[in-house]
Amino acid sequence: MTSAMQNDAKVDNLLSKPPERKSGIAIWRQIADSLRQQIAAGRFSNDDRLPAEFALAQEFGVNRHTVRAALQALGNEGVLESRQGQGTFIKRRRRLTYPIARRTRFSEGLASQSRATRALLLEHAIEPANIDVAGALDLTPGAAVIRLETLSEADDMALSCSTSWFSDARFSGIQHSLENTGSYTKALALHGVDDYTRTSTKIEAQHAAGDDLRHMRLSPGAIVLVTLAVNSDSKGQPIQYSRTRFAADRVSLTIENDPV
Amino acid sequence: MTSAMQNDAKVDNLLSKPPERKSGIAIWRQIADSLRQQIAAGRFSNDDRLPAEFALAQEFGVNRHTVRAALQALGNEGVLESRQGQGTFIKRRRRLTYPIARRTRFSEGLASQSRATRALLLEHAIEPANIDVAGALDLTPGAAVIRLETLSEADDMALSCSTSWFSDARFSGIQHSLENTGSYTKALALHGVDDYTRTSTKIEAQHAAGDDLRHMRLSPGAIVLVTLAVNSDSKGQPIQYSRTRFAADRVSLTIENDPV
DNA sequence: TAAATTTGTCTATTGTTATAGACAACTAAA
DNA sequence: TTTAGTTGTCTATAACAATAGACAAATTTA
Repeated sequence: MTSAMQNDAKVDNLLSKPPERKSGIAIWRQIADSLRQQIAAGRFSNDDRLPAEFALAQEFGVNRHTVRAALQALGNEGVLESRQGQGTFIKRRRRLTYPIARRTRFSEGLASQSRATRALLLEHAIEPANIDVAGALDLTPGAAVIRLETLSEADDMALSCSTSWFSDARFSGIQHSLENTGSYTKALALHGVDDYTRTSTKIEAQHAAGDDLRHMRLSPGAIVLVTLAVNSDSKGQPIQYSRTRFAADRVSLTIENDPV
Repeated sequence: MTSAMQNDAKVDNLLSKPPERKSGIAIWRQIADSLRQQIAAGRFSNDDRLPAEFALAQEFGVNRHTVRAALQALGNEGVLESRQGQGTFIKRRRRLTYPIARRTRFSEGLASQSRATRALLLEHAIEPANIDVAGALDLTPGAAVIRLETLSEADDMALSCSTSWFSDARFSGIQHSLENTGSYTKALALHGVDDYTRTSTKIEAQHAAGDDLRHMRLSPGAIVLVTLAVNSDSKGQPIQYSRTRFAADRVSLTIENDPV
């Protein structure tokens, strides 16, 4: 199932709308957001070349320079590439789908859509569990937990930043296992967890902030899908609590249920 | 499970960060976004009063007038209310959780969290199915489908705008059933569907656009969680395809799986 | 009542964003 | 080679956003 609404009568959410002024969002950014979304939704799919800057300016009802600012922002994100004398071309169109299911595995879920996925360890620390982490992991607040900050990539495209918590008592040193294997599943296997299941997922969306902007090369105002997830071992004991921020213009989440 | 990270060492994503300039997003809007999120995450939970404008200005490192612009925007959204001589107060803090499961029902899922939920019919039309709709509903492209535009509310707070498609051959006149009952489940029951299940859900996030801004009283730049969902009857036949835009600062989506 | 605190409104100034026009630099096609 | 079409760069101006200061209006506290 792909994103609907294309070539439909009710396309307000996809087609170029006149940008709003005095909205607190610069027009060039509104245009960048609109183009990014249209590209992900499959517009300009005949060839990879965008209309000329002047044509886009007319379409959005703005000056050519304003469109240029939008194209420059999308160029910095790695979505577009402008070539003098030739035009502006789409560099990255695809939006990966990340399946959420009882058996959710980062690499496996994306394996069919990309060549190489990996989790890069950015930072790790041992800290006392706050009330939320303790609740999710079934520990007492204040118990020592390992916090891992990771950046996940598929085919050299940054997809998500994740914060994970593990009980230090049970998974001491797991940061080394993750660093060596680049995979949570393999790291957990090294600590005696042969199988685990996703028992709970909460999904929110917000603006990207802080280090995430830098790590995923997002521009301010970009959106992240936030999942708050609990993984449990085969006995039902929660082993991992994570807060993952997915770049919303590169990933969509899917949930499949068997009928009846 | 509530949103984690509060009072944690790694709170970059929630605490007030110095707003970025030249980002194409006005500082007052960055502050409004930050405050909206902090309110939803439970800051200012001791009482419902925000720090004074001057104190907020110092916290964000900006002028008082800039903070005022942010507060005014949040006032228009119905999140805050300022009273001269007294202060600025939180009007709406809560974020509802919308469970996605095999049996997903709009009203039932929210019933325990709100007093009254209803779906308002905004618009309806009979149109030929485009390729996406036809694929989802297992019809041939061009077959007549009924498109319904609805606005869903809980306790007089707009939660989501939804576009739904039904086969006209099977569900002719369903718009009247929905209008009379205010519930998809009841409307479907009137057309012979005793039970149905959610077979597929895709989740994306994007900026609110078009009529959604007006219907849900969102400001430009606000985020919507988009679900593309297929519901099927007890025989596995798809009966409803929908594209729902949830106001991301009012709703989070949850998925529960039984362990093992 | 008086003082302190808070939001509301006004004026003025500066920095950023958007528009406008002109022309250079580069590419591809006639 | 010439022409048309494209992006890149420059200058200048107008509209909007942010800062700064002052004071009014309303409320609460001493």
